[in-house]
Amino acid sequence: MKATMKDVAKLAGVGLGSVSRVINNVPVKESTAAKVKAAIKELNYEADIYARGLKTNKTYTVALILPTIWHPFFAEFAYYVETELEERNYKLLLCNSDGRPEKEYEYIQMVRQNKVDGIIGITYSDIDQYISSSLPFVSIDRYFTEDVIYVTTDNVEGGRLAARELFKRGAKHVAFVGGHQETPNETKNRRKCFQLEAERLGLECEVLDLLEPIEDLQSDIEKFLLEYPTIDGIFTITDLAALDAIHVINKLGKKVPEDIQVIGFDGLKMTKEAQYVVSTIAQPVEDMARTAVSLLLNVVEGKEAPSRTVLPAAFKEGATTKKLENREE
Amino acid sequence: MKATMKDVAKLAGVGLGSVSRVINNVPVKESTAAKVKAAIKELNYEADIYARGLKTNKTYTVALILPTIWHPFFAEFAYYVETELEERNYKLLLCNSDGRPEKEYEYIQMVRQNKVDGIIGITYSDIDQYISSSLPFVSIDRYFTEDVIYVTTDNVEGGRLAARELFKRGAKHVAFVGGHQETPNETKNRRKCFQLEAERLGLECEVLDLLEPIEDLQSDIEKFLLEYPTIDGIFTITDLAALDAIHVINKLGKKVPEDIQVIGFDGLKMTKEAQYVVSTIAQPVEDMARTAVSLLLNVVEGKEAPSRTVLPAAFKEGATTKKLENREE
DNA sequence: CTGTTAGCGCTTTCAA
DNA sequence: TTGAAAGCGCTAACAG
Repeated sequence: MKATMKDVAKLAGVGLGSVSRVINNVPVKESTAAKVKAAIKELNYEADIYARGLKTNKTYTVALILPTIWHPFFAEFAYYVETELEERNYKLLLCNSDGRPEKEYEYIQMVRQNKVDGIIGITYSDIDQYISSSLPFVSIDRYFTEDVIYVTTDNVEGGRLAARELFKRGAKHVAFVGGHQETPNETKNRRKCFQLEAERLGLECEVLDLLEPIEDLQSDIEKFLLEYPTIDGIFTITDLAALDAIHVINKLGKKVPEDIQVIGFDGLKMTKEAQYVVSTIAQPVEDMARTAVSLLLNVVEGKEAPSRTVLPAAFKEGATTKKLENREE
Repeated sequence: MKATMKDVAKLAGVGLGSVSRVINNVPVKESTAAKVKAAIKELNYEADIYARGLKTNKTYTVALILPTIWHPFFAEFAYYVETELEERNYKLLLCNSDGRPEKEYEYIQMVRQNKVDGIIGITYSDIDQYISSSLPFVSIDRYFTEDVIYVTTDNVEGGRLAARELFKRGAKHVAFVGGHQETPNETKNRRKCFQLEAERLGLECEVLDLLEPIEDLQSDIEKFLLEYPTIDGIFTITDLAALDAIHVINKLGKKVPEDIQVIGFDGLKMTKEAQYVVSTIAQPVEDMARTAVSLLLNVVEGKEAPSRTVLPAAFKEGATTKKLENREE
């Protein structure tokens, strides 16, 4: 059967305490350390996490709650969260909430059960009531209350950026296409600030902002584009919505980016090595993930952490906007 | 501080055992059950997983080892694994191995540390030596030894299917495009059986099968297509490779599917709701995930499980093959 | 049916 | 520097 610390102690001819010390890097006489290490190797001993946790109340595990891992944006985020946790010797417990609050709540309970030390969550449902300030929780893209820590992309600047990039590329009549939910979240600024900036730049600006869940975005876009045939630049709330828009544009016999330029939001790539799916206002996903992990582990370790972190968005050129002559960067 | 079972027992005026029984659904007198439940609610009590695990040696957690979650195929697989585990009250610990054997090994150790009950792994590195038959491990797409359980898609039939679908759509000169690794794995059958079937059908068949890692697949494909200008149907080893092929084809001024039809392998969709990225031989990802979980949990629970499970592949039409008149399905 | 009790494997005083 | 011993919070066997 599995070797225990007792077995190791007996084989090494030392006390239980010494074995524990060696394992936890507490200084011991070199000769005893050697004996213990030899015994550990011989018995192929591995410490039982449960017994240890019972004493230490630490799990070195963090839960990540996402709507679904089956989405390139969340997958990228999860990738970087896991990578960063790994570097700090933590493990990642993954939860696809599918938007179900019960499931999110279940994971929140786990920190009380000592199953995880804390939670990083991208959640759009109303779990405010369960998120207390005493719970080690970092929210992404969603503001709860004063004392719940969150990190987000600069959606304000992101929206403006989209308007400016379209303007620089000669668009005259732009549009925002997207959806929104009842719950307040940061993404609403994408529309608002795009619109403001477009108007400031003297562009005509239309808005198609549906309430989610959206039945059939493509046909809504089709009607919209038919209604405003002079639109030559579109900013969509996400890259996936941009794909829908492009599909409709092609169906209507127009070309991207020649007739209509499209800029999405998120910075989607199917894999690390791939190209951007569309021209996009990219979220600094890696930075967001690292920041979220840092903040969370600070809280877990009892340190202070700022409650609001806003990270910059950046335009990334894909194949859905025209090339600029005087390339900057 | 956190309430313990003792606190609950005291408050309810019963013994420790009764509390434990209530929690574990062992029949007790209704009146005691009520008292206990009331106390639990009042104290907001949650059982400590660690203390319980120390006794039971169960974690109800399974590790999933993938090359990277940031890839639509692995993300989809992970999605279904988590969903199935959730239904069985298990949790998922996620590991991006990035192909590093040390990291894979670390997770294998966790089984011995009681951190996880078992492992589902998609791994292409040489960790055979650590995978013993006593380790609850289910391998995907990769054969280790006789007694390591694995589940895979029917790559043999998949390859044939691709040849047949191209043939049905009028292709005369087909090609396989892909890469392979030193380690033996099931995917090699995709090329082999495609080639055999194409020849059987009387199609001319070229092969571009590079050794991974591949520096620049697109330029290799470009050379290849320039060398064989009459190719009118391509089967790629993955959907992602198909995307590369399409890119090259367009660059060469030809059209997909009019001039060259392309069929990939995997059945990639960016999200659950999205369209197939290309016409494809789809792996039954959901079925694979459910099967893998079933097999693993059987082993974890000490039951027997078949060591080889092969699941059927199926052709899924995307936009990169011609529509057939007499649609079957 | 229920209270008491003996550990599970480890960490951490406390003496020595 | 170290061994012995006392729990951590829970489950399960046992006696009532």
